[in-house]
Amino acid sequence: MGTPKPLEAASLPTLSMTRSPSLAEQAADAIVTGISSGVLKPGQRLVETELAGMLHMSRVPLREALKILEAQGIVESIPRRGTRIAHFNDDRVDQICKARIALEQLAMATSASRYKREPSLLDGLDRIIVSMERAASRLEWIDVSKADLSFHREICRVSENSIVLTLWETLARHVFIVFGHEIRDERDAAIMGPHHRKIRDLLAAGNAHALNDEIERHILRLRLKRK
Amino acid sequence: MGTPKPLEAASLPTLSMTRSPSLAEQAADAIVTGISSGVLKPGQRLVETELAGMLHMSRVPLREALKILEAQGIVESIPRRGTRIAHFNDDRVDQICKARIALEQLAMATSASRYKREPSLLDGLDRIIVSMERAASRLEWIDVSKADLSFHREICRVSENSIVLTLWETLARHVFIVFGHEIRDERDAAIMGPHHRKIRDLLAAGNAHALNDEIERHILRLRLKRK
DNA sequence: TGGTGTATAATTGTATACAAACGATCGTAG
DNA sequence: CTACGATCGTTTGTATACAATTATACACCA
Repeated sequence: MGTPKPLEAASLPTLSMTRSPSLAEQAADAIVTGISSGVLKPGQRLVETELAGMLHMSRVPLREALKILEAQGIVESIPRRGTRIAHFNDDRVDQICKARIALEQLAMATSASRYKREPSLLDGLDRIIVSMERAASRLEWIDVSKADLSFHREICRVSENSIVLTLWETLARHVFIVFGHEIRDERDAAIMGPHHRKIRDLLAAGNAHALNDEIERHILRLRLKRK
Repeated sequence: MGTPKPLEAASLPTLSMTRSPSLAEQAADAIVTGISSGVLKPGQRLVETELAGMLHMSRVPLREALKILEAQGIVESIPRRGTRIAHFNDDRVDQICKARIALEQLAMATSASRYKREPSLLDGLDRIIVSMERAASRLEWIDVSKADLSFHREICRVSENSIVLTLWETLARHVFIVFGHEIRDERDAAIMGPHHRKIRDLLAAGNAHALNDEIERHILRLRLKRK
């Protein structure tokens, strides 16, 4: 141990082995996607047996998924009285935006200095923007949303603050659901790329003040256009 | 329905029926307490069978607890390769503090206006401060920590931002663990009450700027005195 | 001697089965 | 007719059991 280590390390960017996520994680994602797409409705009661059947799994991994979502505030459960999907009214969207601003401003503040030191890290953002534009041009809004969240997740990752990343994962699920309830058209598709590119450029420049302003605008834009 | 409603409503402050938390929640709390007290060590591998035995329950609720803690970043798990307790080095404590400042400043900003409108809400904080001082006078640090976290949770609750409250619950577990690794003595006990009373007074006055400063100092104080 | 392949043990992932608690419905007494 | 109480069905909480994957140790071959 120690001799054959540098044989080919760092030959590829990351070479990440995405170990297939557990059934519980898959179920949690499926439920969130279901809420986002409107198949599952806010306030709806979730019966474990039914859901397990829908997702072709037994109750055990499904319950694990519900526990995850409960910890993240997506569903609310009262012991021995069942689980319901949380409500997503205008107030809550407001709250989500506020929390997002606070969290992302922190992530930006930390990551900006790192992006300035290591400009190669910007490649990660560029790749995501490209895939976002591709999805937007096809009006595939679910993929656009996922790319959007990936963009901000990448910034949290670069900030090297694991707590911020953890909190973001929770918040991202809420944002994804809000995205799903938005109405979007070709004009929205056209601005997705430029908007994120502007944030990318500000990160590259390291202009802290402008970043804070831009992020706030970027996030609050959502609050205006809801069903 | 409707006639016998006001028979004795509002006779007690809340009269909250704390439905016994599920075994999963109990297990999650127990694990966090174990990390905080040093029984479980950062980086340690958690074998499901062993832990379930220690906590006198089967693997199913224990696994639910691990999923919760994984979503909160307390433990890290690789599918089919087990679960480990996250590391809590100085860097991470730094990250926790930064996230705490961002989150609590948001909570304070929202709750301050409400405390000014409804001063009776301050009673909740006062009660917690009293119990905190009582625990501090006996040097029962675990109870002090719990009261401390309750104090800040109460502020998040009053801010009426459920997302902030959800994120706080996650962060609070990290903070609780950090508290556990602190060394505290009689001098610390003496300042617990006054420190929190100052925050309470600033909330009552609604001085936003002073609040932000005070919160930052209050939180960063921890970073100085660690093992 | 270093590396590769295989067998075994340990651990996690999932499913099934049972027990307990809750809500609702119906019946009965005042 | 109303209020209380019991019974039943549904749903959740938990335990046990089995399947699948992985790590480790050891033998074998270049």
